[in-house]
Amino acid sequence: MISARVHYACLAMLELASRSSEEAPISLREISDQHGVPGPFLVQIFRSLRAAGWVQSVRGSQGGYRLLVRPEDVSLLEIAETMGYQDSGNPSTGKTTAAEMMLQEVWEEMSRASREILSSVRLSDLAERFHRGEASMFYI
Amino acid sequence: MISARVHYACLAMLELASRSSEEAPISLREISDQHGVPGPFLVQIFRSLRAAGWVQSVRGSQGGYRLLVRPEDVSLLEIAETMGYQDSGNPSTGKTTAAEMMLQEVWEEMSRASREILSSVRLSDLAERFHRGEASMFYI
DNA sequence: AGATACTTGACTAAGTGGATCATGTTTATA
DNA sequence: TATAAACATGATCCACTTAGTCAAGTATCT
Repeated sequence: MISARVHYACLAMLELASRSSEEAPISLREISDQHGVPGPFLVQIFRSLRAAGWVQSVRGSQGGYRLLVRPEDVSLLEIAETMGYQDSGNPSTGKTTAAEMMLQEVWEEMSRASREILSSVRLSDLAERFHRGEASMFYI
Repeated sequence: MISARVHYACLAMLELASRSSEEAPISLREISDQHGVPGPFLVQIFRSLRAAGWVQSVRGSQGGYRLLVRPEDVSLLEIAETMGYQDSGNPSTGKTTAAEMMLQEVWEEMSRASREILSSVRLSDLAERFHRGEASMFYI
C-alpha cells in the first residue's frame, strides 16, 4: 500500500518543513542520520522531489536542500504521487459483466477513501504538531 | 492495492454465490469462460479458497466447486485476507522519532479505512444486486 | 588545493505477482 | 471397463517493481 520510498520521502519533506526557518540548507547526511534512511536511497528520492519542484538543491560545501514550497501548500497525497503512488490502477478482467463492474466500484471506493485521507494531511499539520511535541491525537 | 489474485477470487466467489441454488457443482471452466480469468491461475486461487474452508471441491466428471458458507456470512475483506491481502504491514524505519510515529498513524488510518470498506460489503449484498440486474448505486 | 556535498546514470539483488506445465487422482458415463 | 471430465499437487518460470549500491563528475566553500 504505502511503499518505503513514499514513507522516506514524507519523512524527508517533514524534516525540511520543520526546519524551514533555518538559513542553511539541510544536507542529505543529516536526514539520513536523523531518520535512519539509507543514504544512497535518499539521493534517488531527492532527485524525484527536485524534479517535481518541491525542493531546491544547493551544491558544494555546506550545500543541501531547501523547501521550495510552503508547508501548508503540500499534502501527503501530492508527495506520494510524486513518488509514484498508485500509478497503476485497479485490476480488471477487461470484461464488462455485472460482477466485474460491481467489484470495480468497491475498489474505486477504496482508492478514493485512501486518497481522501492522504490529501487531508498537509505538511504544515504535521510540522506544527512536531514542534509542539505532540506525537498523537490526529483524528478526533 | 488490490491484486489480481484478490479480484479474481472475489469474482469466483460471487459466481458461486449467485448460483448457490443450483444442484450441480460449478466447474472452473465455467468461471474461467464467464469472467475471463486464466484457467491455470484459477486452480491456484481455488486451492486457497478450499484451504480456507470457503468452498468444497467435488472431484471427477461433472465435478467442480460448491460454496460451503452462506453468502451473508462472507465479506470481501475475509476473501481478500484469504488471498493474502496486506500480510505485510506499513513501512517503518524502526526509529521512534516523532515524525516516524505521526506518519505511522496516517498509514494506519488508511489501512483502517480500506478494511472498513471491504468488510462492509458482503457476498450476499453483491449477489442480490447481481440478480436484480443492478450494476451500480452502492453508496448513497 | 582540498574537503564537502549534490548530479547523473548505470547497475544489482531480492521479492512478488501473474501465469504455466506436467503429472496424478477421482468419478460419471457411454 | 474404458474414457473423458474435472480437480489435486508440486514445480517452475518470467516480468516487474522495489530497495539499495556504485562510480565518475561538478559545484562551492574555506
